[in-house]
Amino acid sequence: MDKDQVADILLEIGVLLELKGENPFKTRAYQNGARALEALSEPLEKIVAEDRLKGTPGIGDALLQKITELVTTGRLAYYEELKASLPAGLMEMLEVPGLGPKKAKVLFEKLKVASIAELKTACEAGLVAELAGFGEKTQAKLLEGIKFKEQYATRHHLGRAVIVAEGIIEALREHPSVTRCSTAGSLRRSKEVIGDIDFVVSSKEPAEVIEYFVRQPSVLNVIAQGGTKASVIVQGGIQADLRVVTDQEYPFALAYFTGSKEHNIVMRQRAIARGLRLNEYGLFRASEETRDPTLREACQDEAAIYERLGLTYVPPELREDHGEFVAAEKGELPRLLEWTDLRGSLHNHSNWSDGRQTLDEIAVTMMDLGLDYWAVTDHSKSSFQAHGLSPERVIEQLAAVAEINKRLAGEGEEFRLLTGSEVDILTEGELDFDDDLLAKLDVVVASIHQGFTASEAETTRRLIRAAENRYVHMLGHLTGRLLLEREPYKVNQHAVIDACAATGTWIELNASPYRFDMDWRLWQYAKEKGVKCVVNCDAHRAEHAGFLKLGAGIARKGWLTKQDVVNTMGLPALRKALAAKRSN
DNA sequence: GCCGTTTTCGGCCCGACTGTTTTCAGTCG
Repeated sequence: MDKDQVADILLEIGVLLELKGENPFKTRAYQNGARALEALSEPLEKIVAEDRLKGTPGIGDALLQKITELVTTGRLAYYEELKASLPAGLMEMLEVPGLGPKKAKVLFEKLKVASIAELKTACEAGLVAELAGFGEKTQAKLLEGIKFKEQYATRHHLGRAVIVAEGIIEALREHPSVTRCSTAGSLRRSKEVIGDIDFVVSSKEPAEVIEYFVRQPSVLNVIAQGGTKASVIVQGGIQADLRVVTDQEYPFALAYFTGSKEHNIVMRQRAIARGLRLNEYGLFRASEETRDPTLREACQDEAAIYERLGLTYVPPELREDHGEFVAAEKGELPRLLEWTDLRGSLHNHSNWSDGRQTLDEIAVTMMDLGLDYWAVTDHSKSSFQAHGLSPERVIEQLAAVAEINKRLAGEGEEFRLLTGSEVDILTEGELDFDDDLLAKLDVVVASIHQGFTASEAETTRRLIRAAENRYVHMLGHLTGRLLLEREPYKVNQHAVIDACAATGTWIELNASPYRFDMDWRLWQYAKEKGVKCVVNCDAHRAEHAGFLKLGAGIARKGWLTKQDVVNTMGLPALRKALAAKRSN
């Protein structure tokens, strides 16, 4: 059992204990334990086998024993007993908005309600409203929550949320009573999948701003509206929360609501260690919680807060308690990639395979966007579902691209299309095209599109073998995951990264918001090993060029700098780099 | 259940909003 599986079980134990009415701090201890596991950079099995888990912060004797049992036997008696003692449907009931463990416990004990379906029936029969601590409104809210859950997902792709958020931010900026405003939360941190959208605004007229916010055209439904905050549902069923504060409070509120929760806990502790108190209203010279403005440290922006706590400014993408404090203390945070550093994308499709646009349209669009190059890497023949190209068609496409580039050169343009292929990695790790054909292409991306159910060892071997081919420049979407849709296929990503390091192969950061693959959590390891990243749109239509910005956010989350990313190079340098791999 | 250079016991980040209360509990972030 690997660390993610063990962490999931610890989290589940935490929830089960809550449903049992256990001490909430015990619950938190399980959550902390799960987080501690997720942060481990080595295989859990190895750490347990070498008895090195002891001493990990957040893991004490009890958790150590439970984790060891899980890793070595794949089971945990304590967990199984706990799980068996409660109906399975109770867990899913907690996904209904407005229903937490306490109310779920009451519903189960008083009404024998143990699933969402039963809860719906009980609400419709009016039984829930009669319970002590419940009422008509709670019952109606639960029904609405169930309906909402049936209608919409509770987690959303970043790309979709960003579009709605940008529209609202633009509107807020235009409002005369808004002094400063920003998105916050996981969206600002550029998490690959988000739960809701957070906004922070400073204003002298909070009521006015809140009224304006809930009346935005993208707002479908108002959940809550008070004097300083409001919650709404926007297009796509995404919840959006607005918080309005004074301008003096703004940097503190922005930092607080940007999170992450884990990052904030460390920030608060750093404040306490300096005899200060940090909350969403300020950093106060006080030992008790307070909102007294006369005790507030004056901080104009977030950078000032970090400075006051002995840290250099931590960009939002890095606020995950993944090592940013150690680096910020030493002033060693990297200067992160900017999306405008990206000069083009090296993995994209045209209407020759499953893309929308013609080569001409692609060239014109990408040139107009101010990019330097754009590689057309259509699918290879085995991906027949995506109209993969035969070797003959690839040769034809080479001529077509050459024709376009000739015309561009004649017009004095610097922009160039690059030829290429997203070549399928077949079942034994061999490629769908032979080396002679690959050698004719500017850019070769090797990806897996079949055999998702193969074992971890097999898939790892396939990818390593592909990386060892001198004509392969990079591996595409390493795990094949589709966020919120399809799990990644099993692969030892560390072993593949090691192989890429040994062979000088790059790894793609697929910037499609449905993929964001390789995951941001692995880039620090890749970087340590000297493996370069390529931020690729995997564009199937012109507007997918916008993925460059989203992908850059994920790259930033992976601590990557301009120097770590291949497609920040200008065309001459890129051509040299592409040639270098083949001279190995 | 975890943790400790004041502590091996008694803390653990904490505030806004809602609904059901008649002073507060639950949920959420």
